[in-house]
Amino acid sequence: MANPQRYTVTAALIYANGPIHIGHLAGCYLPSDIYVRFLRMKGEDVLFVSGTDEHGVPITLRARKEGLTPQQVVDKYYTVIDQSFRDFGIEFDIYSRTSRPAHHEFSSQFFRHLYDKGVFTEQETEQYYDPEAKQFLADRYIVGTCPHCANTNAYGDQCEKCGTSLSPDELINPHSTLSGAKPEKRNTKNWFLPLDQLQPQLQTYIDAHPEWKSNVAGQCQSWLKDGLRPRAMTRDLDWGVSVPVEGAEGKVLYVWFDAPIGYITASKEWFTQPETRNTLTYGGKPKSDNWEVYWKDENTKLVHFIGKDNIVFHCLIFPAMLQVHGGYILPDNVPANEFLNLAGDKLSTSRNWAIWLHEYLQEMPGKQDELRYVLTSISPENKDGDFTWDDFQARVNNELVAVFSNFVHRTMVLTQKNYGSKVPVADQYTKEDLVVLEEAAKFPDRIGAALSAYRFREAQQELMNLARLGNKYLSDTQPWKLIKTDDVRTRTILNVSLQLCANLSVLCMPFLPFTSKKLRTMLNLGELNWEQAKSTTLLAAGHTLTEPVMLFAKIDDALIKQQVDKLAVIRQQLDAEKAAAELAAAPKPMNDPSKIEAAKGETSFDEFSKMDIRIGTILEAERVPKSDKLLKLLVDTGLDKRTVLSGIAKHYTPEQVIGQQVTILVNLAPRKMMGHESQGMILMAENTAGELSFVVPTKTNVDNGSTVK
RNA sequence: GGCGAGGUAGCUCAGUUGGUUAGAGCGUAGGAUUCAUAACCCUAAGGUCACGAGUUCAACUCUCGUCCUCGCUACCA
Repeated sequence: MANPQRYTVTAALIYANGPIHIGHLAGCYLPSDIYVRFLRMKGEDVLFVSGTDEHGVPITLRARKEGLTPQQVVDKYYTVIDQSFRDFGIEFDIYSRTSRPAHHEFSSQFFRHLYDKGVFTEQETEQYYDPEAKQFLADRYIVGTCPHCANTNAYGDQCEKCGTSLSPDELINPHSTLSGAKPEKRNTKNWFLPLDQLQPQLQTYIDAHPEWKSNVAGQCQSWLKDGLRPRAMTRDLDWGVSVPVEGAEGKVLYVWFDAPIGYITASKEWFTQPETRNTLTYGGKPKSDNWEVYWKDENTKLVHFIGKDNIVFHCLIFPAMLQVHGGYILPDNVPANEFLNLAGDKLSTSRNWAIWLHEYLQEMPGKQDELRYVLTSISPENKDGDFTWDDFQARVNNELVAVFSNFVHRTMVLTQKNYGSKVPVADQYTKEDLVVLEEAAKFPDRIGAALSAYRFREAQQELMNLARLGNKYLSDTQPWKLIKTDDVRTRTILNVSLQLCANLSVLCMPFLPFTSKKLRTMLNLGELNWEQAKSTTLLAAGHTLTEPVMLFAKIDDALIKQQVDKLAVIRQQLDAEKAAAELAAAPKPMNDPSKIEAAKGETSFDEFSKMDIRIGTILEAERVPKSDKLLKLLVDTGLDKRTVLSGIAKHYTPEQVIGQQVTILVNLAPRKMMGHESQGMILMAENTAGELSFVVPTKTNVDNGSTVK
């Protein structure tokens, strides 16, 4: 959007089932905060909202685990997360939460509006049900033994030990976490958003935004190309927003339906009870007095900051909801970041592989801007990034301390020593001075252009370049020498240097808000706006400066070693757990007579005779790449040698089956799997524990091609 | 398997519509300097632009194929 009248900026609603770590900060909250601070300093009308997403299954699971109610869980983490944001200077206008009554009311209304318009389709599906607890079970509520690694605590959607994604059907000995009962399938009705029907208008919307980041646009096009499918917007669960429809008792809104509406609710909330979170920022509160202009006026630019895992919800599903509701503007941009790794491995809340913000602050008190700086400089804008403590130390010491802090300090100290901390007069600019001042005046636009284009890393680099310009200027002009021979000239040089410090104090505000404040205090400067940073005379001659302090301190090796060691301990634990899991995969589950499959209905001899079953021998076998269940076999059937794919890779290695005699159905219609054609089917016996075994003749003279009748 | 995003200097990353010697910061080496926490300033070394073909007078850039990383999504008769 070319010239928006105002901005609505959202930062992803964070899920309230744990504290917040550096990945969250780097991926979403830091870039959005920088963006918003910049806009506010430009004098733009901005509303910046975020909050916690407090519904959904994982919250209820966490509550059970900790012996709390879901509400107690989200209360706990809301407070922790909120404090972390305040501590790191993430300045939302409002930081709300989806468990508030106002949100329940509004998201409920939103749903009802769509319902009344006849948007939803009703569908009955089979879902797992706990007959003892008398409620439907989300996949996560079903645990059992993982068929892959024998972990007895695998969830119905995923085994956390080996990482395989599962469906409840695959679990061995599945049972409900609520009662321990065996889940059964029951029919239930839910309301679906017909994304398939909405696809054309979504396609138009996405196509209208070629300027989106390639990872975002690509992901959207990928979904569209696949063809969107109707998606259930309600769930059988008791934690969430009740579905406001008759016959929907015991159902709540799908968490991804109500969460994005949370942005709107939060916005509304600001206008009914404005909250003053702005303890540091200058410039800034939303200017309009009605929440609706931030969501319904087409001159409002709506921007969602999120991580890449949320792309589909913010670029397709939420826009679809807004479109069908009518009256709302759509996101103008969704600058989703990739992920940040920690020392080469994916951050993980559940595995404790993370740097938690509250812990960081305890161990590195007062070093918020250091972390902000480092995370922005490795911001995963285009590809996954990596955080290491060595890199953290290097960037702080060699850039923040050596370049930024040092330039300010040497300028301040020279002024203090020689001119009693009063800004000296600039008598007459030389060509050299003018070149520097002219160059410096370009920075606000240069940095601003990068920020407007969501290139935060580049913007911050430019900020450092201004400090570099200052350092070079000092080295070139050498005022510490000149003071002995040319006082007038020296005064001018220090005046110019101090002006650069003043400009820095303004331009560093979005990135380093705490430092900006310190620097302004040192310079005895009030709150200035972005355009003023183009000035070369922010500090008047004679203006009194305060005592110089170092803006940043070097981080010594001992402090870094502590952190590195701490991670090493966690990594050791994780490795040990992984090894134990692999070991646990060895023991075989026992057969369970109570789980023998029920008898099938009667068939006829004719029906059976259609099956051409033969004895064959496996000649070659290999794993099918990227499939964990399939082996690709070459089988001699006596009639021919053919390729057969068989889902036995979890039970046999390729080496084990070469030369193995098998029973094979040879007249089965060929079928393509994972890109290979399978011409037949190997018959296997399966016990109640899900173990497979070949079915073979007991005599040795039954050769390939022998029939089975 | 399908789809999407990546793979550029030891590290973190730029590289616009194909056009001379592929850039920045950090790290490394050398020099200069001493106001500043040995910081700053100057200079240099360092890259078969993942790999292989092709189009072109010319390819990091376009096309096709292969390999690797990450993500989404499936199959598992």
